[in-house]
Amino acid sequence: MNTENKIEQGLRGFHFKSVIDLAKLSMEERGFIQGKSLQLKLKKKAVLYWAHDKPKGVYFLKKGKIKIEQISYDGSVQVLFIYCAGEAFGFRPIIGQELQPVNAVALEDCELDFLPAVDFLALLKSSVKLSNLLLVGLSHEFTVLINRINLFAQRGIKERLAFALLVLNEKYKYSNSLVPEADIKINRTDLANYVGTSLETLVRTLKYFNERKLVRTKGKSIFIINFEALFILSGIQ
Amino acid sequence: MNTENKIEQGLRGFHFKSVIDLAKLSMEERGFIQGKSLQLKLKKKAVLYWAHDKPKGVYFLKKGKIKIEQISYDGSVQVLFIYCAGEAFGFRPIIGQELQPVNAVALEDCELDFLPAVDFLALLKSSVKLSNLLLVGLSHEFTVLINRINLFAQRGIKERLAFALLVLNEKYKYSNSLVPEADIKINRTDLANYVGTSLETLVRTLKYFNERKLVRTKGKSIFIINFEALFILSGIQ
DNA sequence: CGCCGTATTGAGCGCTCTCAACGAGGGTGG
DNA sequence: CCACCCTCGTTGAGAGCGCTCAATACGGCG
Repeated sequence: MNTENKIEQGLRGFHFKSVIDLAKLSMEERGFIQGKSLQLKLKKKAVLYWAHDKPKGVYFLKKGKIKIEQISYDGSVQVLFIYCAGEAFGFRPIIGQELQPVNAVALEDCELDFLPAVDFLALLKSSVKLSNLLLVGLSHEFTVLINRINLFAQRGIKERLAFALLVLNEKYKYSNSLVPEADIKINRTDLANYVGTSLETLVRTLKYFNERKLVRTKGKSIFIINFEALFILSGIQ
Repeated sequence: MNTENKIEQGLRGFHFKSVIDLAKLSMEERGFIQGKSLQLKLKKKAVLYWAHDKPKGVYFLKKGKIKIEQISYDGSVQVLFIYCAGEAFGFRPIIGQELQPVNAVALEDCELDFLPAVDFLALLKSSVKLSNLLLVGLSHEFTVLINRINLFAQRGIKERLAFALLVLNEKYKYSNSLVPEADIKINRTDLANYVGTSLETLVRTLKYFNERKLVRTKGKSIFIINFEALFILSGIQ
């Protein structure tokens, strides 16, 4: 097995693509979603929804990137996920009948389809296929989140950043080119909040990686040079 | 609203009882489970299953406590959950078609019902009610796990221990008596691994709580004295 | 009574945080 | 086009939290 596959394999338990994969639904179901959806456009930095909002519906991201973050009473911010084109989100609190636990903010200019909650629930009720898709997906996500708790509870900054970069590389891959080295274009504060550290410590750790030729930085962009070394460093095996 | 309710309310987004609540299933479904189940007994410290095992079935815990833990390549241990009587577990990797991501170990002598995977899947296929129960439950758990990631990523040991004790109090409550102050009987190493810290730091933090009359310790047992102070300290609001 | 596993205490170090200053780069208005 | 400003990124210094290693105390059991 080559390095690229080995890493993809290793990451499997540690991140997930959206649970609702449109490609796995029937033509009819896709048509229903299309018909009931509204088109939305968001400017960079625009807020799609806030924590404690009542969930309004499901969002299918067609273009751009959305960060999902949680802000504590003391102002500290944790970036939990970054969704990219092709992913759907916002449905879990609808199913669980709770309020949004997180904020959703556009990292770039975005285009999305919005399916109102009532239509989503109608679809879910009528489609055993969707229901099963969700069940399987959520079960897998459970594993991923457990692994992530472990990561945060047990690992230092270097390991967490190495891991974060590998996941972000998957997220940013192929959005512009076909090479495995994605152009990870993210500002330092968001990255720090994703890794769960301070801005300064993030910058220093990134510099450390840079000096050791694990990554290369250019402006906001980060390119991974040595995947295998990062993978080993992340210690997720 | 009194303090006890306020705390229970506040904890809602941060822990969960088992997703499969037998009380919510029909008589027929419960009968099916009864009929297909095997009775198991486990001695304290016995291992029910290991990470990387193929999941064999679903476990309904009738008596005792089970810890769910993950061990890293370097030997560090993270205790993720503690299940107590009335809870069911082990079904997620069956649904998600993956290997067990964790170990399950008896904290005390245990009695459980074991429903083989094939029977569980048959039941799931036939019961829309169970399927919905799982969907709602897993969606809620998603929120809980997100909140927990935040806790580990952003909070110090004092806050995490305060939180852990409140959750464990819920878990150990009413197992022997009717007072809200549960007898949290857990060894220091397991508690340290649950909080995500070293044994020594855990002991010191516990001593700090003790000196400030937040908790009272007696042998292995921990009793919470000042719920509200712990709740505020945990900073989960 | 002695032994073994568990709990507690002590000392010292290293990682990560905070506070503070400085630099770079992009956008705006003159 | 340039000067300025504002935001973001980088670097430095020092403090504190939490870890490791090591020694000591405790408690149940043979």
